[in-house]
Amino acid sequence: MKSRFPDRVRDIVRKIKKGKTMTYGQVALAAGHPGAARAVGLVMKNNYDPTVPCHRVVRADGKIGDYNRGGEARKRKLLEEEGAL
DNA sequence: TAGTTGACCGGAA
DNA sequence: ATTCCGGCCAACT
Repeated sequence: MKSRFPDRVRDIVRKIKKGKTMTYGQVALAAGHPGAARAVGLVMKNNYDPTVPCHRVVRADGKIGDYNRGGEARKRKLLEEEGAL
């Protein structure tokens, strides 16, 4: 099984339940690459797949983090709607 | 191959 | 609490 980093990250993020949030570091760890939080962010940025709720991935500081569409405002709103906030 | 960049993280000032 | 700095990893040029 030779899943590449971006593919695994997307799969993990897709598994995040509604109302749940994971930090980039947690996702990187789950992907088998501890410390690759930045790489996860790059993947999210390049990944526009709607099946991947990238808005459920937040920063470790508890901040919202960035987003490809609408920025933090959009991301925060989505989390509120799902009940993660 | 090497250098730069980026939706980050953690610790220090 | 906020701001600054270095470190980590993968992708792009």
